Formats: sequence, C-alpha cells, structure tokens
Amino acid sequence: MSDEIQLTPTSYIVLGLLSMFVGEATPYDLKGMASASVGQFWTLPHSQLYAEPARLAGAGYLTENQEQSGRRRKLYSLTELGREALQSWLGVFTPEPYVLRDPALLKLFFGANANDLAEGQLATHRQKLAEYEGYAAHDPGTGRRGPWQALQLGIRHERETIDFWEEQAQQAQLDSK
Amino acid sequence: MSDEIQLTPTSYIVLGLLSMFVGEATPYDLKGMASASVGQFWTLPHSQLYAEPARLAGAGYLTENQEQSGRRRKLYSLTELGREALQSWLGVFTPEPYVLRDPALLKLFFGANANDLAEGQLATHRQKLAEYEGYAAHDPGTGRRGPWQALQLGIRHERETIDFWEEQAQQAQLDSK
DNA sequence: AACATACCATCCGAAACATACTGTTGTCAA
DNA sequence: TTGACAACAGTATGTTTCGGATGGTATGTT
Repeated sequence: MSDEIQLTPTSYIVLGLLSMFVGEATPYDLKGMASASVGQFWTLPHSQLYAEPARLAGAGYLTENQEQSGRRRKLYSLTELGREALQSWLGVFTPEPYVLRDPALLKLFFGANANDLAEGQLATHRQKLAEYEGYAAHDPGTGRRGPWQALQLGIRHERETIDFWEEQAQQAQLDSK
Repeated sequence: MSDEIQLTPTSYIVLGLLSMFVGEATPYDLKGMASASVGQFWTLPHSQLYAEPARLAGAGYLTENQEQSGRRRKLYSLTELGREALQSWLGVFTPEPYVLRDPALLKLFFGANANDLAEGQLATHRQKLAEYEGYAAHDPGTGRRGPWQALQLGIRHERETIDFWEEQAQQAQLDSK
C-alpha cells in the first residue's frame, strides 16, 4: 500500500474484471472469467492472475482479504484508486494496433504448402467461429455493450480467416492440376 | 555444436530468413529483414536476433564466422542440419490458431467509448493498410509465393478491422442522438 | 477411517522483452 | 587532414511473462 508500480495491460484486465462483478473475487475466479471472455483476444497464463492482484493490492489499487480457514483463499476487490485508474485508462487515446502472432502465417511465409496448412487452420477456426457465434446467440447485446462489441470483431476476424484459407486450399488445388 | 536445444518460433524465423538469401547474414541484416516482412505478423525484439543465431550456431544449425577486423561482425549461414530443421517444421501439421493482442479491443470490452477508440484505430489501421497495399502493388506475387500470400491475409485483416471501427463510430453517432 | 481424485493456489527457472549503452565506421565541413 | 557528428552494429541490463512443477485442501468412494 505504498510503492508506485507501473500498470500493464495485465493490470487493467484484473481491474476490469473486478469492476464487472460486485464484491470480491479470488484469483481462481479471475482465471475463470478471463479464459471465458477476455482470453480470446488477450492471452495470459493463469499464474499472472495470482501474481498481479498481489502487486496491485500492494500499491493500493485493490484490497486483499485472506480467508482464515479452509483454503485460505485471497479475496480481492477494487478500491477507489483502482476504479479511478481503470476509468482513466479507458479514457486515454489508444492508437496502437493489435499484435498478431500466427504460426500458420509464419509457415506460409516461409514456403509451407498452403493446402496442408489450410486443412488444420480451417478445422480450428471453424470451431472457434462456432463457439463465438454460440456466445453471440446467447447474449443479445443488452446490458453491457463492450463484451458484445468485442465479440463481433472476433467473429469477423474468424470469418475472414476462414475465407482466406478456403481460397488458399482452392488455389492450391487448381495449381496442382 | 553439441547441445540439444528446443527450437521456438523465433528460431524458425532466423532459419527461414537465412534460407531466403544465399550466403551469409549478420544479426543486423536479419533485423532489417524481419522488420520489413515477418515482423508484421510476428513481433520480436531485435535483441533476440543477436541471441538466437548464437544459440542456433551452438547447436549446429548455423555456422558462425566472425570478421577478423573492423566491427568483427558475426556472419551466419545455414548448415544442412538447419535447412533440414526448417523443412521439417514447414511440413508439420499446424492447427494452432493465431494469438491476438488488441489493446483497443480490451478497452472496448471493459466499456470504453467506441467512438473515441474508433478515431485512433481508424487512423493507424488505414495507414497500415496503405502500407501493405503498397507492398502488394510492388510485388506481383511471382517468384516466392509465401510472402505474397501472407501479405494477402494481413490486408484482409486490416480491411476487416477498418470496417468494424467505421461501424462502431457510426453506431456511436446514432446512439448519441 | 483410509484412500483416491479433483480442485485450488503458488512457486520458480527459463525465455522473452524493452531499452539504454558502448564501440565502430563513414562523412563532411572547417 | 582532421575532428565532430550521425548512422551503424552489437552488447548489456533489469524487468516481465511464460507455463510447467509442486503441494496443500476439499470431496467422493469403499
């Protein structure tokens, strides 16, 4: 509750998740929330969700309460400082583009066979698209808009990627004749 | 030239870049190549391009020649082992999806104002798209296909992202009336 | 009660990261 | 011709992230 720390995207994920739920949450709760939502477009290992809240609590952005018995879990909740930090981050201009890391694209770049790649990619991206569309159907977009909007971009990217690999596969077929 | 090491995506970037150019290259050369090509869909800090070739040389995937005078730069080139490793990686089935890290999407998810975000995002993504289209116009896609194909997916993602933010901005306008 | 299994939390070594710093070479004006 | 400066090339540093390993706690089964 004293040191100055630098807030990273990971920090804001913790603050943001906590802001979406009244009351307290344990790292394990956060882990579950993150993988079901934000994890789709910002991956982080679950171990971060143990280390980061402790750091934030140390700097006064969260309060920390440890259970006195049983699993002795730590319960975190936002402080006023934490809520302010989140709000001010949300208001700051963000021109930075996304960072993409696509192993398949890497292989394609270096000359891998497009048809082979397409097979694997189509399978996983079709599955992902189905998953996202499941969420979208479930949540009509009322209430908080943010998650729904973010999901829409995820769906678009998946569709685009699927189209791309379908074309690659077709093209490869034609070429081989 | 003895230890077993694990090959990471970074390793394959080094091997791949070296495979595209006859003869030798210095880390500085690699740095230039990477940022102009592969860097668009797989970021890595330039310091990695000094550390990684040394590691690869130690394990026999590259040969290392140091200049005897002047800057004493280190020149690397592929060994047969390195070439084989690259080829076998290219041939391996790759179903893993891409990993996306989008700071704007993160803010949108947690409730930032879509219109504000759109402004910054549109500026940078339009610029990026123009850059990519410049490459595409320059390179007709003859010769090596890989880089050109990879570029096509980059262009698609940019277009999709721009459409998305344009819609968000419009929607936000409507809502505010 | 004793044991097996799943759940929950944390730790830690290795890799990746950003960036500051050092030395080298080329150039151009005085 | 020289010395000041910019660009080039590489190294060193401290920090953050990664993700598997580990160990404790609760729950279910016999």
